[in-house]
Amino acid sequence: MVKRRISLKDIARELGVSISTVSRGLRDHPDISGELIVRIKELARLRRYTPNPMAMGLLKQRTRMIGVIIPDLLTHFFSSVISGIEEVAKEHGYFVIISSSNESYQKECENIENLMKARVEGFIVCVSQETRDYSHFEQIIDAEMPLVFFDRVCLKDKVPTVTVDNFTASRLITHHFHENGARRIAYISGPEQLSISEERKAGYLSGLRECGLKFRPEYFEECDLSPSSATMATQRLLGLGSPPDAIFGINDTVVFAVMKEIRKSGIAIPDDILLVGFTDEFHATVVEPTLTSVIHPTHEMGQVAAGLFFELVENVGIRPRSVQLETSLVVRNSSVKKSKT
Amino acid sequence: MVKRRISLKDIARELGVSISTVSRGLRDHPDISGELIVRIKELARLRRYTPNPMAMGLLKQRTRMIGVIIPDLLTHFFSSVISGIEEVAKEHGYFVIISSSNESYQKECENIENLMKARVEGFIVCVSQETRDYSHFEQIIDAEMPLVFFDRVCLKDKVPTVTVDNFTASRLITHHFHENGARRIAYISGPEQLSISEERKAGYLSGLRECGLKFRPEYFEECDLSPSSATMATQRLLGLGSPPDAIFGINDTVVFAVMKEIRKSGIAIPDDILLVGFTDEFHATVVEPTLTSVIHPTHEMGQVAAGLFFELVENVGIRPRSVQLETSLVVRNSSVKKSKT
DNA sequence: CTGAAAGCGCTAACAG
DNA sequence: CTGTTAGCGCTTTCAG
Repeated sequence: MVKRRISLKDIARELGVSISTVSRGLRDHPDISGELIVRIKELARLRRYTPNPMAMGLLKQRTRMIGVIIPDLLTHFFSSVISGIEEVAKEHGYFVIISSSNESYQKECENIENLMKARVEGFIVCVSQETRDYSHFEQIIDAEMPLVFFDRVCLKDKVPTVTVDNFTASRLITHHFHENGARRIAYISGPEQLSISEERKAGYLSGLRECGLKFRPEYFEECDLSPSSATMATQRLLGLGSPPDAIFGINDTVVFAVMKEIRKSGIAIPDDILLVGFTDEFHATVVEPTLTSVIHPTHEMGQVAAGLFFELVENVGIRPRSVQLETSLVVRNSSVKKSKT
Repeated sequence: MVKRRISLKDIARELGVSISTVSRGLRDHPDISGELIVRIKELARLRRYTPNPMAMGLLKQRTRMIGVIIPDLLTHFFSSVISGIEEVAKEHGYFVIISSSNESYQKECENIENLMKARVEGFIVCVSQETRDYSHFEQIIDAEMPLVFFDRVCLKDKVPTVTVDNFTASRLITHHFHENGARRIAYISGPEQLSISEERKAGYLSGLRECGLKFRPEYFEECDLSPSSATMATQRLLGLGSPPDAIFGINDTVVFAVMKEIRKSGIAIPDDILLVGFTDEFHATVVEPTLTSVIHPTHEMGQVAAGLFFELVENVGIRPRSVQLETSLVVRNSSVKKSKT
């Protein structure tokens, strides 16, 4: 089907020299005469010679491929992280193979297996929300392949990670709510096994304490990050005898569902209830009212993740280094009462 | 860095047989005794042997990699198409390498070059909006590599394509507007060189004619698919002496910007102006009012694209086959006056 | 029934 | 300065 591409042999034959001469010539080996080098390079360019990565891979046992596993492809957050990863990968001459776990533990395992079969050199992963067992990741470590986690992490003592300061971010949200008059602040979290769930909850608790509010368990909800479960969580909150006057959710997708449900109940945002999201999806500025949200440095997160990956590739046995990035709260209309502005 | 993985040689040595025996045993070659086959397979499983794709690639000149080039990673539309491609690719044991052109002609060329160097077997592409010259695609064809276009296409006589029926879709939108009382129907298109721009414009014109409306050039705008240029187009439309009472845009991203701009002008959707999008991004249901839009069978589009790709892989010299999929208009609140409902 | 050898494209050590 | 050879992992003749 595919035309055989030009190889060293072809060039060597045409020039009447040996394959190794061509190989050396192309890489400016000092043993080759300047004049010959020029002739070799000229013909190589003319024939559009490019080295066969399969052959190189076999020889050097390097594929220059990174396996990236993310929970979904549809979220702006992940796409943006990927663009950061790809940028750095390309600088190093690496390719990125993206697989989505669809938030499924089983698919995550399958993806790892498949990518290992394809001989990726290592992995950059954001853990699926279902994942509670980490043996598939330990397998990667046992095979001495580079592994980096971003955003949602685990096995922190063995694996380099890039995260954001979730604790501070949700502390600040709580304060922001309090400053804007809210006293019954609710948080809709994700599955408890996710690192981001836990960290954001801790920040929420700390924020409440600092504001002199006490934690009320009925204002703490968990969902599985799907719009439908976020909707149900919202219904429970709105159905309380004393419903919350402020809600923030673990991400914008969740909060969009919350918003829809609130609107359905005829409650006004921000007048009756304040709303804040997380990760600042593109459409945060399109909805009405525009959504206050925590901006993640997503592109940078990808760059840093890839950076850590290459530290691992280059330095065998480096000890895991973790990077924490800062977020910032963009205040829009959903969290500030119009009367106040 | 990476542990060398188990090879046929390792198994052969351990079993005290030759490499070729193991190779054959693993593939149930009739020449190998049943008993030996069992022993070989058992050890292979035990040692977690998987064939080295580099070696296979070298030998068979097949990499089982497909290069996919899309205009951006951030749009739900493309992510969803990719999921369809990946599904079919996986069934065939292929991997997908995704590259984004960022709507740039130059990046599109670079991506093709890079992926060719990486020896992908072929390409599935959605053309960037900037692309007017097609020689980089012809290069793929000249190399006898499989190439399939989806959504935005070109070189239709040489390359299999998957598209939607853009003509009918925008005809129906025009009719829908007309039925809902609009008489001054505007269309914000994309760059003229894009196949989808042209087809949707043709449907718009045909729809107008069928509704007994005449085409007014001032109601036809072009933008470069960015929110900012969509905003400018909207400003021009709203600034007309007799502004349109209905607008549809080439995609939802454009229409979100239109919506924002209309809202800023204090004009009411749908009461003063009707609005319809294209491609039904996830957030169409989140905005207020919810956006009427044309649903694309995105996942299916990916599956079909990959299907065509494998037809090309399997049948040398097959003549290009094109598939056109149907869309459907989901009517939501942005295009039906409340008084009417 | 099984093994040896060649070759896919390339580099590197070893000879000239 | 240049060529020969071996080997990365695998399949496939060709010999036994």
